[in-house]
Amino acid sequence: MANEKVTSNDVARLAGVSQSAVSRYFTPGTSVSKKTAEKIRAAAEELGYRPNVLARSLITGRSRIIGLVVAYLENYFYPEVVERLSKALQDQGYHVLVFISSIASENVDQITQEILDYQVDGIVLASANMSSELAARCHASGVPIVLFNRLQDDERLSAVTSDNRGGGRQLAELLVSLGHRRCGYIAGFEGASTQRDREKGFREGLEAAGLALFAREVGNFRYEEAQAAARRMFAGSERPDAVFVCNDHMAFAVMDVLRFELGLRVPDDVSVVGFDDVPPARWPAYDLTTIRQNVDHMVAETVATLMQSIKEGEGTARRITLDGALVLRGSTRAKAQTGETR
Amino acid sequence: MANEKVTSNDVARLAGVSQSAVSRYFTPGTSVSKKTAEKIRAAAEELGYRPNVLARSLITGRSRIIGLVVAYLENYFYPEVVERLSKALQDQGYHVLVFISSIASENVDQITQEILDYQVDGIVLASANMSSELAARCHASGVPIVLFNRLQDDERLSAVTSDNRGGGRQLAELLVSLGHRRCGYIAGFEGASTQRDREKGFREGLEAAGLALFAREVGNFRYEEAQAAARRMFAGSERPDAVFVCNDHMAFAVMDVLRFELGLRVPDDVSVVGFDDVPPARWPAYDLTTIRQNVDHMVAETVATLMQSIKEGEGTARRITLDGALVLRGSTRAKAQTGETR
DNA sequence: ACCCATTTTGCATACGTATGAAAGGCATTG
DNA sequence: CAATGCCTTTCATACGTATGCAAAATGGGT
Repeated sequence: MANEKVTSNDVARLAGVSQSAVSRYFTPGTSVSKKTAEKIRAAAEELGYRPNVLARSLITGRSRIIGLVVAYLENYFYPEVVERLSKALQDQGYHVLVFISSIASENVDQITQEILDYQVDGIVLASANMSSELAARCHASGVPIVLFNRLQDDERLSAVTSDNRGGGRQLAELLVSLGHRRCGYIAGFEGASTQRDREKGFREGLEAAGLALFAREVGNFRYEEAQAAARRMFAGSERPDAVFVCNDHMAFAVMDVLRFELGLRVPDDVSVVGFDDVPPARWPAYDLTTIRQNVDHMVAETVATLMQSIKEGEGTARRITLDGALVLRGSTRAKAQTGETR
Repeated sequence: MANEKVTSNDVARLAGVSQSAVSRYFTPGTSVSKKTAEKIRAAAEELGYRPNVLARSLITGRSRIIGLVVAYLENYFYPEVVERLSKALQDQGYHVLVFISSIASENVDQITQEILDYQVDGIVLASANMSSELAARCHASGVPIVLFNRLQDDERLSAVTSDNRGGGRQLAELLVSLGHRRCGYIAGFEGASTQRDREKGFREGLEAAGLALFAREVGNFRYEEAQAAARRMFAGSERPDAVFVCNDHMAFAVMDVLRFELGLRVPDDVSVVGFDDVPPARWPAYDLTTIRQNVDHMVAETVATLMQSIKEGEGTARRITLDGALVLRGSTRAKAQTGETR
């Protein structure tokens, strides 16, 4: 009922050694003699002693906590990130303190302040962007920051992303090669770099084939808004024959509208492509052609960046861009036919 | 670049007051005069001072950290839990330290040890179960534990669950009322209380109508294993005409197999029902009849239990069971027809 | 102007640990 | 046997904050 906090002093007393000896026993990289080590081990075991990480942090200046800011887990790309990142950091002896930022995301600065209050050793921003003022403060405090799946102008911030622009271009080339000429685009949240880069690449790919966007709507990365966007895009008589939706999550919404509200067949009437390759993309109900973001690889680079910055102090920012692989599935028509579709 | 840690002493010096005054200014419930408050505010602002939560914890014995253990975020019920729980706790000034336990889950004890090292004020177990030995240790340390969406024999553990048994029974009654007589069941991980309770309720519901399970397979809460289970269940010539899948996540897998591998129509050939009401359940591609677990309600009760235990010390364990609502959708046939289907 | 009640302030200490410096132990070497 | 060196151990202190206690200051009432 009451708390029976066991401290290193209790262990020391029972083992008949000093508190420092106990501390040394539990600190990797230090040495104690076989004899006292055994005494300490036994005493610690008997009392159920484990070092207090918080008190340790106070001395070492390292909390072994990484702050993770993420906006919405509704897009199933992020749960995967949370899981993999958390596991990868656990393997390094770190743990993840989660902060959910409202999508409004104007409170990201406030949230990041709260994170800093915990003396985290690093921060991963997997959602909205932070003010460069705050970035400066983190830099001043020596807390490394890694942007995950987004970029920001501030040159001092490290970032890990996929090649969104290249991915967008690949998708454009694919649709063009399949004979599509009326390609629509459903955008994510306009403030996001992923959105901008994917759209830019897609437009470039179309232009290379002498085409321009046939239609464009905004879905803000939300399922419901993407549904509405799809309804608007297909309201007129001149419909697109292919749609690139800025991420898989919204692509599911678009496919659902096309099939179940408008009675269109995918891919026979309209091809749909997405971005991310979240698990449902390979479920037969959607079977979505998309660009795979290699989460494991992204996580590994993120952890490596963090560990390096923590150990050696943050040198110059690392900006890592990983290639995404085109995954061909059933939401795009098969190659063969290549003529006009009108 | 180097870290310029600002402490309460720095602020005190600049403001021309004592360190205690600064501490008091930042501690709710204490009082300082208008005049010094203003001096401190100004000095703190100038230096960018914020109290060190970790140092504070050392004194107060409260870290304002809640440990959350979760096994797999692949089932989209849990991302929702993480998001809502984290938000709700943020509102209370607490934050969530995430621990991912392998599904093997024999390392839950080890993980919980790591959690305790962080001096957490409470623990939420949203996945596997812990040994009662460890539960005893937590109890001894005065760290409250809440089981989320699962039960365990140990009477000292608080738990928040839905009425899984009642939900299972409701689904049985629904299927029976729709005229189904050959009801199959696809189980989750056998060690989970949710699995056991849902199956028990389902069987009871069938028995009340003089029926027994027509078929049973195990999917272990995994998409792929659920697919395999569905294939086995529908391999013979005597097929079920309805299936209760222990959670939505697996139900999607089952529907995909039925429709896209076996060419069966849902609900015309087979009715499918699930449990949880995760977001994809209401997407038109699945449109799944299910039992809704009210995550917000569950989270609220979890937070309330934690806060009470933290404040007043854990009294007797609270075991809260919330009703789940039946959500009728298109994966079950419409009422009308009530006769034999054979 | 004085006194008492109340609020505000500072001093000192404690929380649980890590770590540099000093002291002790032991064996090896000349 | 004394001297030297290395490995262990202890001592003392620091990390950044909260808080009981005593001292000081404030304010109100007569």
